[in-house]
Amino acid sequence: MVMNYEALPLYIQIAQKLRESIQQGVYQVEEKLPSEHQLSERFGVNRHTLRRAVSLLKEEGLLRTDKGRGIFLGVCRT
Amino acid sequence: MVMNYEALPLYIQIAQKLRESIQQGVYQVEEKLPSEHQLSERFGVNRHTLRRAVSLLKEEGLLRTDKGRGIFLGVCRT
Amino acid sequence: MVMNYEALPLYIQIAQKLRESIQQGVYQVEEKLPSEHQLSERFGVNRHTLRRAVSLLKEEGLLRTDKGRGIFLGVCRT
Amino acid sequence: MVMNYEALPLYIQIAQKLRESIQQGVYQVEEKLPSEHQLSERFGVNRHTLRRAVSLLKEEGLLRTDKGRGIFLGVCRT
DNA sequence: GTGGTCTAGACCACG
DNA sequence: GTGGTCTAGACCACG
Repeated sequence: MVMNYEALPLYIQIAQKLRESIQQGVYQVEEKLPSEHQLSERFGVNRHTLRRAVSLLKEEGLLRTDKGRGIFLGVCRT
Repeated sequence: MVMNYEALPLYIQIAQKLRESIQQGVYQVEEKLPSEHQLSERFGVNRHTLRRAVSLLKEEGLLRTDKGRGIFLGVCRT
Repeated sequence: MVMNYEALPLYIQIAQKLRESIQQGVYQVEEKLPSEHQLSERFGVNRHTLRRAVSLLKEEGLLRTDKGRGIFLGVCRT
Repeated sequence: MVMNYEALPLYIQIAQKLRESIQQGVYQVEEKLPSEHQLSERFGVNRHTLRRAVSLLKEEGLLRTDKGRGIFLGVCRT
């Protein structure tokens, strides 16, 4: 299916990039990802945008956030 | 009035649980409560979060802390 | 009465400095103070320590914090 | 000079051992030493004893403690 | 070995 | 980008 990724909302593009990184095994299960602050800088977006992207992946069960600790790769990643 | 207690900060939820224990007479007047360390483990939170809860009950006069000794049930509990 | 101010906790010393600034009219009523971040840098302490100092002045009614906005000089300052 | 180290107070013995480690270059300048807790376990003594030993080395200018951070090798070590 | 203070740095919720 | 909460773990001061 052909998609014009450029036209999609920024946070969905970021979510997709994160999703791909995860699927490519960039992060290990239960591994702590870089902080919101670092990820937002890395993608060159506002922290809010980054948080919306992370939020999507949390709903998908790919990620998990632990308050005061960080963002983690979810346990179940079928 | 409907309230979403789940959404309240952890330290307020814990303060409420401690308050109820006290009102139910779990601890005797002038009795030493478990230590901050033990209570924080019991509630599954960080010691600092537990301390914020205790701090609230100190303001209410329910609890009293003695440096180097422990947490005690306040003297006057009408 | 002689007191060893140096021995007082940092957050109490800082609260006193802020209190004096306010009483000297450094800030106007309803004026926004520098952010927690800026104040903590100015006093050379961690943000949490600065927050404890501000917390004391809030209890005294000198300051007021607006979530997401900042720290403000309290309305009534007779 | 002959000394009966065994007869010296424990904290002085510990201080001497730490002093020797430092002089042997075990720690780098400005390096963070293991925590009070770890050092006391390592020497098999109470934390109070360890603290008295560290205190001696602080007076000598060999060590410096930063509250909330740890024990550090002092800057000037002639 | 307890409570007290301080640092450090994370995510959260509100604009 | 602010203040709010939470975690983590250090040293301090009192017994």
